[in-house]
Amino acid sequence: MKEFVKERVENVLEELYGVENRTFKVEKPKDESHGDIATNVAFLLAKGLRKSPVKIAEEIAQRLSEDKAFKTVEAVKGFINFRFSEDFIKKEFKKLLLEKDDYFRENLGDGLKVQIEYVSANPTGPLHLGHGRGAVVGDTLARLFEFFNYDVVKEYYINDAGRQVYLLGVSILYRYLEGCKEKDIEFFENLGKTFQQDGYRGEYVKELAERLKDIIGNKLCFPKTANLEEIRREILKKERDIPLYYTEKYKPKDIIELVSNYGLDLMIEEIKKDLSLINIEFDVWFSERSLYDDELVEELIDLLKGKGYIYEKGGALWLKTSEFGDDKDRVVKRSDGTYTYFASDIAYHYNKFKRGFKKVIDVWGADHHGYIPRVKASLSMLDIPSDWLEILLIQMVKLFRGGKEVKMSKRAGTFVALKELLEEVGQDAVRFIFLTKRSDTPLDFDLDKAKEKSSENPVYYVQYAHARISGIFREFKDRYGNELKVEELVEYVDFLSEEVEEKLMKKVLFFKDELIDITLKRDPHLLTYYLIDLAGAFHHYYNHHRILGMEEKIMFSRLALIKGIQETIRLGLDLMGVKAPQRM
RNA sequence: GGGCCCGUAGCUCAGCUGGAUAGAGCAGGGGAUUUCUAAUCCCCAGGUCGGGGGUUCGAGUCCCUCCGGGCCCA
Repeated sequence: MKEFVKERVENVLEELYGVENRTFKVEKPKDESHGDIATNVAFLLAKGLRKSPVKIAEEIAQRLSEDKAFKTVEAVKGFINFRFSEDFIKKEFKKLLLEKDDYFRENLGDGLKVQIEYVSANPTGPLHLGHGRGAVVGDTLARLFEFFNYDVVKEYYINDAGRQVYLLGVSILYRYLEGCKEKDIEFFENLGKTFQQDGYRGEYVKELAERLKDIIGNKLCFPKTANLEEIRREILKKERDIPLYYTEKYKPKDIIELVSNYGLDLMIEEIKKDLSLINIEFDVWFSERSLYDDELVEELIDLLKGKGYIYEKGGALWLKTSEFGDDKDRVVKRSDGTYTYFASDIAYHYNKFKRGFKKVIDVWGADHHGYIPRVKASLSMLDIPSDWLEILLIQMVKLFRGGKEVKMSKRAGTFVALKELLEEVGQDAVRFIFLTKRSDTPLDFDLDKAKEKSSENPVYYVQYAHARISGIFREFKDRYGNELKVEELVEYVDFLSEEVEEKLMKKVLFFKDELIDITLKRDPHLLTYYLIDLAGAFHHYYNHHRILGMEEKIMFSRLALIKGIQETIRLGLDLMGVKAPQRM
């Protein structure tokens, strides 16, 4: 709708003043009395044309009021207010009924290759609330991009290299040894020191250890004398429920590595399961370790060296990120010869670039925001344009029960897992509520409210609108014995005569503008606001208008109207990954 | 100490590439069902947009500063 008006205005500018200008704004005024669409174009032209905005607005309005698409075009204090004609709205609404989702589609992306990387939680523990929020935001964005014809790849980066994974192995092995009646005490105690300091203490580690024990029995109670290869083969043979990527691929050099690899396999499977509970599936699981295996990290460091951005200090290799806006230079290779996370991160992003993505969106926890300047700096060094990588920050989720905060702490192992939340609240409510607030501000998640099945809970409010409409069509079939096709209804749109009905049609038609806005601004939370608004408008209408049993023209016209509303709600919910139920 | 985010109605939040009289939900009170789902609807209220200054024809929106809260880094 906006684009439609904008084009008309541009034509007039050309005609009247011979100027080209696309910088003016076309928007929905807050106040309905200012019409369906308004533009500030006159203000922007005033200077160049040496005329008052009021005068310009009048001239443009005058010219455009001949257009049949508009009922009125008014110049008010320099603004130009447009009101669509009834005919135009009905024509568009019919189009929408016939084209369905395609009506809202627009070729924004033109097949542009886009990667969205999200969640990417360390595979050392189950997903918690914050990950869930990032997952929903990233996934919804991906759906929006797909809708607008971007070629989207959803990717999860697995931090499967480095100390955290080592610590996972330590923790599992420690718990495993705890359960050995006879064991290598010295080994156990040494391991205990690391465990006490940095180990993972969640219950889930004990479960992983038990699973290991189920498979190999007590064969690891004396780790030093254990036959690693034999045990590995036994795991491969007996573990049948999950794919064993790491255990299979990597021959361990010590016991901890073996347990780490098996732990990784278990954890990643866990994470996939958690994600499937919230209706999320990734296209690519990208392994950090593969960057080392394929020597991409080394290659990258050499490349940067060649460009003169790397120097040695204190035995370590530093990257001159401060030359590109970072506070200071960063270590990429430590003096002990190991690479930092930063090094593999650069290699990873460089790899994304080489894979041909024209745009990359990273969804990160807000606690990583300090990391942005160095990553951006490194990309500049590689001559990658600065708008190639967009980073969206997701703020924390705080959980409230009975008005009190449920505290989370990963260290102590008392965090709230996403899985528990999903079990308690349900997938739809969780997804919806995660999108009720702008993602870069903290979210308070009220468990009691989320579970309530009433108007308190916007999820059900919106879903109920959809289900109600389904109910009306069900009832129609019961009474009149036949299923209705949209095609039969379309022509009846002409019989809609009330102002509310016109308003409803407009609200639905504007969803396209809304979707485009949401996508370009990467603001998926606005979807919920739109849907709540539309659902509210429908519920209001429903309570004041009878549909079935009315005179035929009226009945069918109203059925056409609510069909359009239903399709729109369904599409909106689809894009959020929330179900649109037929009945509730 | 440096950086980032936030501060809008009693509560939870929209609105932020400047635009016309600042919005919604909840909480409180009152009402609506012989009817296609009451998980619904209708009526009643509330604001120094954290304070101050600046830019502008116009500031909740941009800039500066202060206050308060959160996070990251040192």
